[in-house]
Amino acid sequence: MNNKETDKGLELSTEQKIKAAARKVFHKKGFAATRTRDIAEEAGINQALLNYYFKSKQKLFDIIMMETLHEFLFGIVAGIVNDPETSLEEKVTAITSAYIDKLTGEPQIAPFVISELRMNPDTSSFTQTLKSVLPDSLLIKQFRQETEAGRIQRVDFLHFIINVAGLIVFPFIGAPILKNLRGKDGDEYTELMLERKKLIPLWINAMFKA
Amino acid sequence: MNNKETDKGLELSTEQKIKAAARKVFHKKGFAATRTRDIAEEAGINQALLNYYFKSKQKLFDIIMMETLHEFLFGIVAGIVNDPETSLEEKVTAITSAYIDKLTGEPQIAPFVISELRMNPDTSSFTQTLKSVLPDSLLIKQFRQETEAGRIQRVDFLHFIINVAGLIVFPFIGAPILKNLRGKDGDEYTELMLERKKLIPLWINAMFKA
DNA sequence: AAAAAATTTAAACATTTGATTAAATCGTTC
DNA sequence: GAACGATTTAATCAAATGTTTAAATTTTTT
Repeated sequence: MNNKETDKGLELSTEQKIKAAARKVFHKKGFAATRTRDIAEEAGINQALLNYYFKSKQKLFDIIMMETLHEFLFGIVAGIVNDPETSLEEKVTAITSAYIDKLTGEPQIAPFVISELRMNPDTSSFTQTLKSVLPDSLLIKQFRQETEAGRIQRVDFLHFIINVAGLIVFPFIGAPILKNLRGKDGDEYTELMLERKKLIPLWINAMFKA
Repeated sequence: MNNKETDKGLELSTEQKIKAAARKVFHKKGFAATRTRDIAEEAGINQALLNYYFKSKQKLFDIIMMETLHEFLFGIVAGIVNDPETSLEEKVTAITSAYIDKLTGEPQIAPFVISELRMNPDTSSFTQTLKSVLPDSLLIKQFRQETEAGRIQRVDFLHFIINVAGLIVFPFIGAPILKNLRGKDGDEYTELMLERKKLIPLWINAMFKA
């Protein structure tokens, strides 16, 4: 029987175990530094099963990459940027909160995406899709409205995106360096990240206020 | 004769050619994805010469990594953060300008540092040294003064560092994604980066103003 | 110019690593 | 419960890759 995700038990299917292990190892070490044996060991399965279920390391990676990009780039923003109930400011708050929670829970995800997208800067259908989502979003319409109304500075929208994303994501990307400037235990750093959920929207507000 | 860098001619020594090639390839692809053959080809030399001059791929990488970190983390900030002639605001302007010029000229350097430091988050003597430089700097003293004087917000200094660094570095790290949101040619993006040399100090000012 | 040292080259080596194969085991169906 | 298909395993393969070796070449020294 091919149970896949239909199994009601606690046990994951072999395919799921491999994907979970692959995700973990790929996220931690990236494609090039990951050995299929690492994944097999992490999943507690025979090496050959990786190829049996996913054909090749590359194909498995492509799946993990696709899913990761999807949840990272769309899973969060999609539900927020077109919400007709919220203001621009509230959207920033929502995005900030959602991303910081996500990145606090999975700190490797941002460095992973950055590192691997750098190796493959091809228009990987995703950044393409992103291009088709953001420019037509309610978020940018509201940004333009606020600009026209003279309530925020007249700057390129891309600066706005870069600054919001940068303030949210950068501390997780630069953590190996930044953490050392403080007490080495991660708890205090995490505390700082949570504090940023409140601060970033205020900062963005102050930055772009006309 | 061992001419090394003493040679007056235009020709680089074999050792220099290898280091230059290694820097280029390592910066572009990272340690794991780089093959010693790539470096040899880039340098136009026999593969064996790499081991002849540098013993191993790892040793060569360590040298490149050390030099890169040094010029990236210290080469720029060291001369600025303790300048008694400049105000806090002027220091931010100087750091912003210097880093954006640096990263515009060598866009791979930030992703490289991020990616490789993530693989080796060990306290690599450098982040340690950074820890001994920043906390005692004039920059932080001035930050505290401004805080005491009530001219800037009372927030953790690490937020200040993260925000300045993030606004400067993030657009280069996220370029593969962010570039696609705009006309795909790099010129327009570079233009935006140069524009940030003026904007970031203003933004930082607005963010932390009490 | 001969000898010695340093450099460079082509070839090969040893290991790692992604992938395959053929047999064994397990589960399902008739 | 026999037959069949799906899954798993151990062993192996072939290619890639970091490194070494020994000879050839060039440069320096005497």
